Amino acid sequence: MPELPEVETTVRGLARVLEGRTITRVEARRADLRRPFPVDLAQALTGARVTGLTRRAKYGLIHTDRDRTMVFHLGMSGRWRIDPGEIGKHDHLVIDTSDGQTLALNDARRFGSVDLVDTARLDEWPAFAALGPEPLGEGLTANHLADAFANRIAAVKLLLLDQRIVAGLGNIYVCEALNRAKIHPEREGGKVTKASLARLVPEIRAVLEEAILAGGSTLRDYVRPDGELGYFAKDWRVYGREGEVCPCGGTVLRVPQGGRSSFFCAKCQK
DNA sequence: CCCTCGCCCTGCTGGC
DNA sequence: TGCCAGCAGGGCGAGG
Repeated sequence: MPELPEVETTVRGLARVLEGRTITRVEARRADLRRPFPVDLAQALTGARVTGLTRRAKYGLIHTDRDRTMVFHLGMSGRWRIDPGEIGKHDHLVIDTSDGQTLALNDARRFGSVDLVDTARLDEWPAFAALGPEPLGEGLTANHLADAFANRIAAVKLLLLDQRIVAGLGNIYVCEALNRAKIHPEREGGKVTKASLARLVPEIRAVLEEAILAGGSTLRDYVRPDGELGYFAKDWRVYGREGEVCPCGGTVLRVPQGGRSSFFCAKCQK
């Protein structure tokens, strides 16, 4: 499913076909995804010129010369299809551009979202207001995590999924980063040593950067905007590998945490 | 504030 | 072959 590297890859792919172009047509083929589409979505975007694309946490931002920014979240199964040919039943939003291209936001499980946010107040948008630092930015440090984890009894795994602590980490890359840093996912946040946090921060960055370089991971339904599959999934060391061998020689285990699966190695993750 | 849990949604998988 | 329960899980709201 799309996590930060997949959103980053998507944003880069969309930038190639959207930047500098004018949106000539917007068709919402249903009224909502997880939330209603803005009622004036088509009106607000038709005729707008795309000035650039960026990413914040797991959100993609399409900036235009209008006063609102289109913000999308891919949820669990969202993907943009470029020049899809035939429009399918899960292509919920279709955009045509001035140079004759068509983009379709496809989202079978409809956990995604599309919003229009006042560009001058992007940071105040509710979904953005409380976000923690970007994991690939300067704000993520061992000190930041130590402060955020202090006196917390919740498992380190769950704290890393809290977007207010770090913005953009999801289940896959938290599992991978904890394995690389040799930290047990069930360890109490407040009891993770400073030395462990100092190992963790560069491993978070490394696994995300490697996944971006690989073009994004794939489970079964992630496709890059240009239709190519991401190739990082084969490089997962623990995620989805219950019963297989960890690089240290131990066995990968699966435990439920917060209603979802954590994968880890009890031999090297303490 | 902290923590847990359930809901949203559909497609795929495994068991019978 | 078909049916159905279980699973995938980010974000968000409710409740303890």
